[in-house]
Amino acid sequence: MPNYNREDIEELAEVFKALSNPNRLKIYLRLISCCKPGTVGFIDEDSSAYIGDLADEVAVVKSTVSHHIKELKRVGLIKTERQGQKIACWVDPEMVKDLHKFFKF
Amino acid sequence: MPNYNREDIEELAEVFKALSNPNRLKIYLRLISCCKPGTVGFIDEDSSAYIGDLADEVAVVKSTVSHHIKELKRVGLIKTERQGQKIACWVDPEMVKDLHKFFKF
DNA sequence: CCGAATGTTCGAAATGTGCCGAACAACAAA
DNA sequence: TTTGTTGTTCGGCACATTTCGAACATTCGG
Repeated sequence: MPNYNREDIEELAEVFKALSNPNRLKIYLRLISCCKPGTVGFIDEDSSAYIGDLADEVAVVKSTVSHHIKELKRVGLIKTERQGQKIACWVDPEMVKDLHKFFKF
Repeated sequence: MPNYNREDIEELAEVFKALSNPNRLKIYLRLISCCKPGTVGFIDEDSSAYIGDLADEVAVVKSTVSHHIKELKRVGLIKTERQGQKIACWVDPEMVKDLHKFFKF
């Protein structure tokens, strides 16, 4: 038996649940592809990661994207920051590091 | 944008969904903890991984465990093999390797 | 063949999820 | 302040998930 307690397991399960919806997974992949590890910015300024852009690319309405972003944020996979009218999103490298370790066989 | 097509994304999402249920995650962790990579057996013979044992440990009835095992198997996370009356389960190291790579930041 | 042990399938109930559109809120520019 | 842009919240519908218990299937031992 591994050294995970009930809370650890439930928390982990929530992270996987966040990635278990194809549209949320697309959002995650989109953010991973444009954001540098350890930074709050983007690799290049043209590569934006705002809610509206994500809605266009994932092809769901913005209210749904808003929900998805909220969920990804809740479980710790992404961070957000208001930049004027828009809200920027990026992946939290710490969580990704944890997941990487989790699947170390 | 990363080089994942729609099918890749949906398949990946299904793997995460399989791990998104706390009881299925417990089963996965239980199997990871007792099975050697690349093998079809167990680290030690006492460390069994049969449906009935899993039901006891995870504290759900065997019919539910049976469903969970079926799902984990469907998405490629585990393999099973009948051994007499019992059915042995183990984690497929290939899938774990893929997931490990997926979270390489 | 029979009985015991083990796992699967089925039906059903409760709960959760994903999505949309409409209304609302925050911000910027004029 | 007014207008346009962007994102959030709410209500609601359709559908999926989780779990259980009962009935069925498979296998081994005698």
